[in-house]
Amino acid sequence: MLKRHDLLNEVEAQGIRLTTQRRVLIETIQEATSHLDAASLLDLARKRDPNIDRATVYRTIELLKRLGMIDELDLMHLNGEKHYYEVKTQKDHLHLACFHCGAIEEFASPTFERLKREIGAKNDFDIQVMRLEVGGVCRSCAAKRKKHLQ
Amino acid sequence: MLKRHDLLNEVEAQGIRLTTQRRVLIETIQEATSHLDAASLLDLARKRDPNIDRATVYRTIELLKRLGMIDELDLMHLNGEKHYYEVKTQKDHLHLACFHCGAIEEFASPTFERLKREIGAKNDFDIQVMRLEVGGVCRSCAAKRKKHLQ
DNA sequence: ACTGTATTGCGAACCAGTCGCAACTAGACC
DNA sequence: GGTCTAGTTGCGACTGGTTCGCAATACAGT
Repeated sequence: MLKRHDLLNEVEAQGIRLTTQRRVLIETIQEATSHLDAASLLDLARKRDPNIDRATVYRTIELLKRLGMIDELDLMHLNGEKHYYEVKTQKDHLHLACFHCGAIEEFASPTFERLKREIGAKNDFDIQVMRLEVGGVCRSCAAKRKKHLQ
Repeated sequence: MLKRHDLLNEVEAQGIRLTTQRRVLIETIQEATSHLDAASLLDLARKRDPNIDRATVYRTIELLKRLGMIDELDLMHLNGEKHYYEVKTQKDHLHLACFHCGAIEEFASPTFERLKREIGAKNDFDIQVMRLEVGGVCRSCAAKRKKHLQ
């Protein structure tokens, strides 16, 4: 598992006002075991504090994104146009989305790191976010397909 | 400039019904000099044939995407949640989006190609689409910023 | 505890994209 | 060239995700 940032501490360290809602939302994102969209984040957060509003969810996401603490993903829009969020990890990684079963795999590699350095250097570009998403057919779906064709 | 596919020929070769609307839309995408979203594509296409409908634009985009002839981009959502489209090029390339001036740079590199092969091989994943977007501050905006701080 | 400012909840609004359905048309066959 | 029909289109209504304006509220500094 890739090491994640500790949101609550970092937000506090930035001198940002810590409201109950923000605390709850941040804890929810931090402890999530899968990629959350805004609606699921709202649902989960409401289990801890039922009075959280949709708008606050979006505003908090916006805040954390601006602070560079979470990343926004599309996951190839496998399920509509919504976005998914994850706590930024120490190392960048990419997402593989299977068009058949919807599984998401994560993948970090030195080549990806190297590409990042190269992009920054060659274009003289100050990289803040980097999002690599790959869509296709995963190992097990390819196997199933092959079987069916025989 | 990266070499683009010839959409009209390829669509025809696939035995897909070529309606006036599709022809116009395909020509418009093909000749576009910048990344088009659905609304701009509609506007441009209407200059050639005023009777094209929004729904047809979306349906044609869907078709070309399914055929793997165009790629869908977010361009870091610099201007809202809409999507942008571009004709697939021979070589994959990535997009650098500047959060300050909104400029989009394109970048192709052997390391990117290599990463693609590596992803396919290491995960045993059949790659159909690959989207790498980078957000940050471009060379000239960084220079301007530095100047202001002095 | 008091105060000022940032944040919240609410509901309405927004925007990109989708859908159902009747009318139309490309292109295959004669 | 005319006929036929499956595939495509235009229309308008709708959806789902996200944003906004504003009055009420709550954090953090004194």
